[in-house]
Amino acid sequence: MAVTIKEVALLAGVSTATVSRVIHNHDRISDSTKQVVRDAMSQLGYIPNAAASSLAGKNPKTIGIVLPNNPGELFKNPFFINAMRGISVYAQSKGYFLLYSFSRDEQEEIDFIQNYIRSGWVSGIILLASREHDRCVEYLNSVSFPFVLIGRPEDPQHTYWVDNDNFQAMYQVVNYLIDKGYRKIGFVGGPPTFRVTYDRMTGYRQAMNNRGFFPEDSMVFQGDDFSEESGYLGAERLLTLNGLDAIATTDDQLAFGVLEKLHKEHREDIAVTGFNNTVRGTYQHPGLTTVDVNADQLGERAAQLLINLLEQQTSNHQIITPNHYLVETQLIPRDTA
Amino acid sequence: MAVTIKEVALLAGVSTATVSRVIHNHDRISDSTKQVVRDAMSQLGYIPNAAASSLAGKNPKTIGIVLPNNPGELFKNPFFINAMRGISVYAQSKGYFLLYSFSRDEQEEIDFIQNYIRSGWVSGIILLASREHDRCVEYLNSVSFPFVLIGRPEDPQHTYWVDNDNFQAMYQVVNYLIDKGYRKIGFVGGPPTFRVTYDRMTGYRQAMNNRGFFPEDSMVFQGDDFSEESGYLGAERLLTLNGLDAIATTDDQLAFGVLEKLHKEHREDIAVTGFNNTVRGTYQHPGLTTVDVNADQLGERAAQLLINLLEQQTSNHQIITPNHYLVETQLIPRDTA
DNA sequence: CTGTTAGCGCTTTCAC
DNA sequence: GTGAAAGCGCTAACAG
Repeated sequence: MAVTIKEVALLAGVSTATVSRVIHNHDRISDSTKQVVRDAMSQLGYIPNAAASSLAGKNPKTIGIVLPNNPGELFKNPFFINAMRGISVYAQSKGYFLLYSFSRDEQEEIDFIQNYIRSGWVSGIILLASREHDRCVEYLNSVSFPFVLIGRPEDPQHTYWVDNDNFQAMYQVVNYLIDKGYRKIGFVGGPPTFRVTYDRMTGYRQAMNNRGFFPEDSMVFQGDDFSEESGYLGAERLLTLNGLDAIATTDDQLAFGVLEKLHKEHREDIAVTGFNNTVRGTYQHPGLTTVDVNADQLGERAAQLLINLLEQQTSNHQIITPNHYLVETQLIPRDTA
Repeated sequence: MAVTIKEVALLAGVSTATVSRVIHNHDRISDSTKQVVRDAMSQLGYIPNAAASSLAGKNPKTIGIVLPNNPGELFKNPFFINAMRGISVYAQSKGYFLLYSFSRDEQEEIDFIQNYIRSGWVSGIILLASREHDRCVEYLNSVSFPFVLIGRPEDPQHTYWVDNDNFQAMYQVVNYLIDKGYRKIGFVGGPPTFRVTYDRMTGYRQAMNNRGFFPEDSMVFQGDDFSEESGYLGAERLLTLNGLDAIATTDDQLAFGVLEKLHKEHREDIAVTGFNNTVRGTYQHPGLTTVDVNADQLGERAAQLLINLLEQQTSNHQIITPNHYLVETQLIPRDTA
């Protein structure tokens, strides 16, 4: 079958232990044997058996990725595939394998995580999408297994995570709207249990305040989910207000719902902004002004953070890595604002 | 750490060998011990260590997925994420793990496949996207490693594969157009090196012939790729023909290119159809008449085929499984036809 | 700096 | 039907 460490050792005229040491760049190895072993490895096309090295207590060099399974969302929002691609870019460059699974609900997410860990297959985990009181985070912490969250955690000090600067992103959107001459800007967000909703709402409020506007609570709507229906409801609510001239939403789907209601009421004069730069927003008319969250950057950074963390554990060089990255967003101006 | 087979054996009062036999439904095990062992397993929440079982020569219960990395395509076409989801649905239900990687080109695809196999990580491989003379297929055959192709192979007899019935799908499209009263229907396809192009073209020709139309070669255009640019070029070419009233394409991207050219020439009267039911086609105006290829069904079937194959290898029951599945497509009528 | 050896958790002959 | 024991390929003390 496949070529083993033994054959490499034989060809190089050393012991298997030495070969293993060369593979892992052990300190005390003479340059000459290093060279001999490397030659032997490439000559035989040796690839270490992941199962064996994992069994023997090594980093299996595999990352588990847990995805939510909202079929509609998955289909409409390129976020997930882009994040996965981003993860793969970094992980592959470091020789890591990637495991994924779609889960239907939180319980299944936890089941998968348990399987990942107990099976001994993965060295670390990347979680996509975070809610408050995330039981996955809780579980991973309780077994102190290395993981990185894409999204902002409850406890940002003691968790590894990457996210957009959602406060800043929405802050920019609102300033953009104000610069364009809009004044009475409403807010339509997703469920308040999501951290991202909170951050973007805070960005909204701060930006408004800084420019001298002080929106009452009636100008802020938070839906039960991120759906078009919620957006529609939000617009319905906000339209009861006088003089409204713009609506900033936290998600393209919400924005589409808002636009639908505005269309129905012939209030296309009201500006609308979304978030996530979904495909529909690109191609519908009018094009939706939105924010690109740079999903592949998020993925790449998440992988980087996790792999740094893992390699740090094994090596003794205590390089202090940051525990999070904030990824830039990009405002995409189109027709709706 | 995690609970091992030893602890289960201890609790059940049997040897580890017996536990192993129970796990794998070995024949000669008394029902009573089977029960005792099962109880012990669930009581301890035992999950077998995949690395160890794989090392000891068992099916690692892991499937490797090789994806092409055409960022634009990935972003615009929900095919890949849906196929991945489909694969996950079946694989997860059978307790299989899923490994994925994005590759930049054919060489990298082969590298990943080699890594997958040599590392001992995967029991089988699913390949997305197939071209003629696919070196991956060639390689996998040469080492006789189990794999399933999503797409039609060169040698359909001796390969495991799933695909749409592309002949039938395009046959339907053309009949639909003819039923709608269109007569002079042109064809714009992708590169002839792709099997899918060939099948759809054949479906087109057959349908035309059966209804008494015999398109000359000038009515058939095959681009260098599946891009909008190629579609644009194709339309340019076909528009030189007299009396053209419809263009059937093999891909939504091509169709968008065609539409662009038609728009420019004010020939919106010409009907256009696409393939793949991309998001843009849904939301643009006019909505694109297209064909949904049921990507998640394709993924699910591919996983089913591969897992059947793998389990068959280990068990002695020679269940004869089919070597391919044909997945239904669905015509989605919209404004452009 | 390098070799020897034990053992990771599981499967699998080979006995009984 | 079930247990004992060897070994999958690799790593990590422990020697030297």
